Amino acid sequence: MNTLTGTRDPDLTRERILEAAHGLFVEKGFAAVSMREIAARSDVTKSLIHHHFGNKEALWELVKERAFASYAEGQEAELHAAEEPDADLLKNAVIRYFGFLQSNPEVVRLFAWTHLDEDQSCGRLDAELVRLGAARVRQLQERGLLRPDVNPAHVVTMFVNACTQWFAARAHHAQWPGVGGDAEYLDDFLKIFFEGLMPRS
Amino acid sequence: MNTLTGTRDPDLTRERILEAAHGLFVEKGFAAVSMREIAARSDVTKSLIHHHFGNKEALWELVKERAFASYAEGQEAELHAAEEPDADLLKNAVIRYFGFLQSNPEVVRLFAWTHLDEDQSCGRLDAELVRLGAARVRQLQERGLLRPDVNPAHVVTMFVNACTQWFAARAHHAQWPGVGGDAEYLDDFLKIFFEGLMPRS
DNA sequence: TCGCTAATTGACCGGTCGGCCAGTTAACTA
DNA sequence: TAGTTAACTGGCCGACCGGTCAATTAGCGA
Repeated sequence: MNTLTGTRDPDLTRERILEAAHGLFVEKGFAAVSMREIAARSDVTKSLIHHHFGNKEALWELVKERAFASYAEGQEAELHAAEEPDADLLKNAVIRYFGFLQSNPEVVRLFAWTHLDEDQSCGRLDAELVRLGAARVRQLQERGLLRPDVNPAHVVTMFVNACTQWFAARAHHAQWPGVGGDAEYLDDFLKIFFEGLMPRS
Repeated sequence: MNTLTGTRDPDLTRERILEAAHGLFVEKGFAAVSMREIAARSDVTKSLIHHHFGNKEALWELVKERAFASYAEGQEAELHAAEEPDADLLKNAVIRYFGFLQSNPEVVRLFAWTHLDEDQSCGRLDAELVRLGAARVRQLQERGLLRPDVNPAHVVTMFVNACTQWFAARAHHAQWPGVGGDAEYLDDFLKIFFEGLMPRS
């Protein structure tokens, strides 16, 4: 199984198991995945998974933890990459986030599974992210570039929700008459969202 | 079990089973629920469930079908109840939909499970609903009460998404700094959404 | 090179799964 | 009231579940 070459690499083995588990959990959810499936996909004995990770729940928690940590890390990097905040920057952040979910559908699914579990572990990691995003929105408000009478955290939550649910319920919306593709939806959202955020005299 | 009184009522029995199955599936998802659990909760033999519904998948499909039909029916009734469309009416529709999900959290969960299944059955039922909603938005656009340069179907999709994801990811947002309760979020959403939908000269 | 540690294996455990089937029993109909 | 139908039951099946354990084996430091 694992030692066809006769050589051992426990780190690589752990990585292979985590990768297989990640794929299966994202696809089918915790309950519908068996340890035997994970073992088969990672070409490892079921006992070896228990040896490395303890039990199924611990493996699931670790898979989530890693995925969300990598997500938060990547998003924080993108947030810091953009230097000076102006109104365009927020728009670009929305576009970037939308594109990120578009090319990382497993993130959307993992969040959905986690929410159905009523698991709150995901919220701790990106709380800092939201804090940073909200702070930028507040800066824009103070400069008079965005309307000041809305909660900055809600502004962030709103576009995150709009993007996430668009991809989570994609198959659902696809059957609705008149609903366009990703680009058209994003375009209309940006129009309404940013017009609605403009300061009024 | 079912016949403590010595009397039989197959319709009531079917209803009891469906109700128990609905509750368990909504709570834990298809894979994590066993036929034995459903049998126990509905105070019926496992064999009887198979007798009435065939197998687990068929029961799950029926549960979803009924729930979505009842959802679509209720929403359509509410949509028709409001007579003449004006700008306030759309706002009231959003408020009503938000309130509906707030007091019917099982609808949110059922949609989420269905989306993760990549099941498209839910979309067929409410397509008509969206068509009606979009038609009303188009009316408002033609009367100059809403900006004309956005897809009406996207307007509907957008507020449905905003409401749905708010409740789906409630436990998640709750850990974000500065995010308020239901009322505050809805308030800020309405501000931005309807200001963004206003026609400009 | 010897011995220790940890990676890895396959067999096995008790328990639960969905589904089936041969019965019993209540209601309906002729 | 006799006979048919369908609701309902309990027991059973093979398959699979997560987890354990003793044995084997590879790597590594003394």
